[in-house]
Amino acid sequence: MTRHLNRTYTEIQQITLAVDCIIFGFNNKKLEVLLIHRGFEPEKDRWSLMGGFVGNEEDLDKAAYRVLKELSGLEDLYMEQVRTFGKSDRDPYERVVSTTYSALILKENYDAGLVEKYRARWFPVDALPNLIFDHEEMIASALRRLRRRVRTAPVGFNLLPKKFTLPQLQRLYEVVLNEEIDKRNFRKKIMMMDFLIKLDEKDKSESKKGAFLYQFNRVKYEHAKSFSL
Amino acid sequence: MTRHLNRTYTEIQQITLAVDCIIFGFNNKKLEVLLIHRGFEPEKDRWSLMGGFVGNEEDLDKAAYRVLKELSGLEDLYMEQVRTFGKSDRDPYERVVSTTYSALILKENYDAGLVEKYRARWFPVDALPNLIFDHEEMIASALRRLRRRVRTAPVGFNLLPKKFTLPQLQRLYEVVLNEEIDKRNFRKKIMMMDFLIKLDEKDKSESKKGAFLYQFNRVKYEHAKSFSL
DNA sequence: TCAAAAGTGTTTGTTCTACACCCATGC
DNA sequence: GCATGGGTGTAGAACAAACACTTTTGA
Repeated sequence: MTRHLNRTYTEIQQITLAVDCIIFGFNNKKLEVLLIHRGFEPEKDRWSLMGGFVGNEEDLDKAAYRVLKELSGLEDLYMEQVRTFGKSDRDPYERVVSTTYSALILKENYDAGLVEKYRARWFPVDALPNLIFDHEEMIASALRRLRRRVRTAPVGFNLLPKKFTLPQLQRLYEVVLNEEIDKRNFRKKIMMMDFLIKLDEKDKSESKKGAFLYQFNRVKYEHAKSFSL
Repeated sequence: MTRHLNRTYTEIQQITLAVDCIIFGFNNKKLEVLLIHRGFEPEKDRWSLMGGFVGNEEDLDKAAYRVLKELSGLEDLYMEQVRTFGKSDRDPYERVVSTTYSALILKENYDAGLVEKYRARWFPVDALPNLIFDHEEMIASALRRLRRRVRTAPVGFNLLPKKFTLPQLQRLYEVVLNEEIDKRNFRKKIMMMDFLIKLDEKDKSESKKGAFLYQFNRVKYEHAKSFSL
């Protein structure tokens, strides 16, 4: 137990390690978070993030993906670690340290039926229900990180459909950052970075005129020097 | 054990939770990291970060401070969590998940004797010895974070002596960022942010002419809008 | 008197912001 | 023909980068 560290613990460590997943969803209008309704004690009937324990032989990252899938059916997405919450009294029932993982997804890409089946529901980030433990703090922390990330990495491009329009992309940024963006300035920056490919097709679902579709080009992105929005 | 989560574990969780501390030291010339020499098996005679297990009733943050003090004598400094390393095979001897914490300190503020007593030694960040487990990755990750932090928060000001000179401050930034900075531009930015107080004293230890001493003013900093270097 | 570090401003280029009108189409 | 969202350029302000000489003083 204490073999490789310079100190002998007389007590046996009794800390449970968990993961919690903060899934942000974009729906063209607002930013939402996926929560599950607790159908079990304790804290029955309250809302919480999707969380669970880490398996003995399981990588921490893997645990996050497994737990997310078990509780919401979601898979094939990319989560990043946010931070670890370790106050000894954060869970009043037992000692649990929890590492949080977060992702941003397009709601329409994922089957709403699955979400229902799993007692999960989307809540706008600015109208969360009362959550158990320190889950509100976890969400706040993940949201700060997401807002930093979208400005410095092409987070948004990965998550949109393969083909997307610039107005769509802009709405994504406006929703995540919760601020309006001037469309000329936005397009200028995007075009300057030069890793979108303009297609010859238009998407007419949002307007009569139709908006040109674009594709993200990863190779061009890798070669580009910097990303900043 | 599994009371509050939506799943029953048949296995009992056997994961040990640890903390590792990455202490960066600034010595006017280069950036160094504090490591300890392992006088015990396994991995005897190799170098590692200062790490230890988390106590059952101990906040994760508190554990980091305790472990650091026990292994290096260092205290009264401010550490921030970096990230948690959780691959199941990161430690070949047992399953340990480790959360890293990091700080930047002025070497001269801390008693070198203590460091000797604790078998600790400073290594330049660009000339590390071979380290156990994933400790090199931990250091790399903490260093990336530090470089981001010094540009967006007054990390450096807190750590210098109460009174310091602008050339000292600039050297700190040059060493941390590992790049040269134009002194006129640097001073302009610092002065623009307007939260240093110029004193009437000079420090003559570095030059014949002497450099004016300054103090960081936290109140002015809080009131200021932004920090960017 | 000279070597060594401290201190000081200006110019130029780049990036950010604000802002208003025409276009294409389906109804 | 008009309402709806898509598309485009420019001027001014703020910020970043490059650059060279004078000052002080201990040895």
